[in-house]
This record gives sequence, C-alpha cells and structure tokens, in this order.
Amino acid sequence: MSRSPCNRWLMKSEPSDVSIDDVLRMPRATVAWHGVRNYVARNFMRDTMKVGDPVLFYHSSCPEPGVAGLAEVASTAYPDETQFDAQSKYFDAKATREAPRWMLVDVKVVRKTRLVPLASLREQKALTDMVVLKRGNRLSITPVTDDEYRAIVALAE
DNA sequence: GCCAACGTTGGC
DNA sequence: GCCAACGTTGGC
Repeated sequence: MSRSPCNRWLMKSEPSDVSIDDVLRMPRATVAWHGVRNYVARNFMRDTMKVGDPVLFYHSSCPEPGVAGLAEVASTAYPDETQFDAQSKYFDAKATREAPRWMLVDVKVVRKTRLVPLASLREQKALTDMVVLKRGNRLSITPVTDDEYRAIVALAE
C-alpha cells in the first residue's frame, strides 16, 4: 500500500467534556487537545502529526458514538498544561516543566458533518481493517488511511 | 451498571 | 524482567 503524502487521524473526544459544537464556539474553532494520558497517543501527537493533517472528530462515551465532523492538526506538539495543574483531573505529579511528560497539539474544526454512527462504520466493507474498529481498541488517537478517510467523508455528506 | 480488553503499577 | 492486581476505556 502506498504511503499517503500526509497522515490522517481519528481523534476521540467525549462530547460531555468537549463536543464538536463546543470547539466551533472557541476562537478560531480551535482546541488544545488536553488530557491524553496514553503514551502511544502522545507519541502520535509529538512525533508524527504535522500541521494540516486531516482529522476525523469522533464523539465517544455518549448516546450516539461516531464521527461528528472534520478537523485538522493546527499546531506542532507542546506541553499539556493540565499535567502541571494540581486541581486538574489530568494532573501528573511526576511531570515537571523541565521534563514534561504529556504533549498535545491544537485541533481546528473544519466543519461539522452529519453524524456517522459507529454502527455505520462497522457496516462498511472498506473500513473492516480500520484501527479504531479493531476489537479491544482503546486508543483515543488512531491513524486513518487515505481510503478509509475518503470512505468516511462520503458517508458524512 | 456490566464487562471485555488493555495499560500501568509495583512487589519480587 | 515477570506478572498479578488494579484502573481505565468505551460500547452496550
């Protein structure tokens, strides 16, 4: 399989925490992707993401889980401030400003789409190998192939 | 609320 | 380094 010129991603957010509508109300429709506390997901943000990479904005842990819209990576990685905040649920006592442990990127919503429910994703032949649909997958940030991305955009329109 | 699956922690 | 116990994710 050929390598696409830029990587594409699916990023999960709990709408009770930050929904796509919440982000659309923020300045520049952009949100700092706080709270990732998994090393694989962190490494994707820190090492692999590039500004402009397309992102599928996914709502999880909610009545209607699924892809809620299209977004893009809007910054390079920088330290997640919440790791230093003792009042935050994302506080990490082992992180210091000299040696931050958790990094994030800014994510800019491009547009909200019709919701593509998880059940619809699972019905698609083109998406059977999609990382986020694999049994037991819990990663909040997963890579998406060019073909998978196109198939989901088609469903969202 | 249940539970499968996975990641992290910490004793040894 | 092993691995059991524990905590978390996330759909249902």
